[in-house]
Amino acid sequence: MLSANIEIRDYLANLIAEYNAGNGGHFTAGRLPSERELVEQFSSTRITVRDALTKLEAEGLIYRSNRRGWFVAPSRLVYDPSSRVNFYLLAAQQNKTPATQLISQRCIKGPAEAREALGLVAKEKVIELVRLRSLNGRPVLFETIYLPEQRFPKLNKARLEGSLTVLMEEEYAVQICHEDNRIRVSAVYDQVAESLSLINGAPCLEVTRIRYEGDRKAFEFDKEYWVHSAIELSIPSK
Amino acid sequence: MLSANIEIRDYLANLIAEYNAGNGGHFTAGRLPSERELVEQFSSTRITVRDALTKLEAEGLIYRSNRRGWFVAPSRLVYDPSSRVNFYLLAAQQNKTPATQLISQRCIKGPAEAREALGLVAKEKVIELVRLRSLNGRPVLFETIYLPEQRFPKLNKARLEGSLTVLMEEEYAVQICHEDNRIRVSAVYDQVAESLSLINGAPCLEVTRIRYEGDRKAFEFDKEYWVHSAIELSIPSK
DNA sequence: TTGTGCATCTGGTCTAGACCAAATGGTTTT
DNA sequence: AAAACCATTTGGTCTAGACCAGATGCACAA
Repeated sequence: MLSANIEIRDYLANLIAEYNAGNGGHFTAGRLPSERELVEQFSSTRITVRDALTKLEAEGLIYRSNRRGWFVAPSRLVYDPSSRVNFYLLAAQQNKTPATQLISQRCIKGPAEAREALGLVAKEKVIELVRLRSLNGRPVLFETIYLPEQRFPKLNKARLEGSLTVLMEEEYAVQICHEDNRIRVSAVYDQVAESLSLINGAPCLEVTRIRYEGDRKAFEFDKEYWVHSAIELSIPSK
Repeated sequence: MLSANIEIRDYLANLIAEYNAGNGGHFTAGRLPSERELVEQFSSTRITVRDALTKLEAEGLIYRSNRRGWFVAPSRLVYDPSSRVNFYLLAAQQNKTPATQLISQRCIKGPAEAREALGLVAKEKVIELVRLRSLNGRPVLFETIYLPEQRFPKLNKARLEGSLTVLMEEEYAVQICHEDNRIRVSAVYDQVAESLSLINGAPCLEVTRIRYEGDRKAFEFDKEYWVHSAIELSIPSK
């Protein structure tokens, strides 16, 4: 005996599979019926319908855009965090249109986690860059980047929406020697959630990265929050 | 203005942080108050309380054991999927007690995904091993392993609960040449959910792995479902 | 043509319950 | 001592609504 929410999930999962396969013109522009329409269709309640939708969201088959509706998730971006292919190139290789928006830029003391990773002492400050990256107009990545101020004086503001890796190589002669990525499933809140059109507490993939220069000195600390349905990690063996 | 469920989340998140820091004896054996107790404490409803608990679960701060209650999540196992350290060693290094249970062993045709990865043709079969792995008595990993029958005749049943990597090396002279890991956030259902004491649709980390031998021939296809709060991936650069 | 205001639609949050099924632990029986 | 039974507790699922707030599109005014 299936519970009602699983029945609704399975029904929608089938429609989504057909839609993704190109068969069946369910959904206009990938938009699912509204919750209230589904309630009528299944003679159920919004609690139950939302249970089903939340499960599909957890699986990454659909995503929500805050107060706008539920949408079929496009194919995932396959991403190897240990490769240093930049975001634009990666997206282009997979036939997606990338965009980057610089949300804020500050010179601050910074959080303990970043200071520690970068080995800062006393009054040394960090440059904090907050960026939002999109694929085909859908925000998928909220990232905060911390750079030691002393290592990167006079950052070229005009280039902060492009590839930082390229900027660093060209203007600061950075040679990446090593990097460490930590990946966990987590949840987003407040500014991160709003920027990604997610609700408070929505699941996400959190990537914490430390990059080291030729002499093994940390020069970059990143915190990335990925919309989980937008990404799949590919990790080849060493 | 905070919504009620966020208020409850924040309250519990604080208690959990103190509990994890060793200060404050809230929670007996890591068990949170029952949902109905929280309803009384906050003059709220179970819907709202469960919203808060679900958010904490998404963050990996707590986990649920089906129909038993909510528990503070122990520290995560840090796991590098591209390293070949086996589960027992890994757990021991991090002061956790591992255990493995063989759930089933069959010789079958197998799913298309596995057959394709292993390059099987016609009537070639696979050996399917289903295992459940625990840390300190808590199930954290449900894995299904597919091996080409022809490559691994007469599997030593007695050793199927130990390290397969070691078994393969010692009894079949396997030399891993390369491996590919795919990682995504997904959800568990049915047997997987039950085995992990999770509910249908609970989020998880799904790892799909293909291992190749010296001559670049695939000899193993794995599907792993990790309780997401139990794990953190560590991925060093190449 | 451009901007403004408003009605409408959408999901977000919440109330106040109900009944079910699995897990648990204590009690009784064998 | 072991097994069977049972009452209790827990979360799992669901009903039938309510009101709120942001997003959207349309009509109207500047």
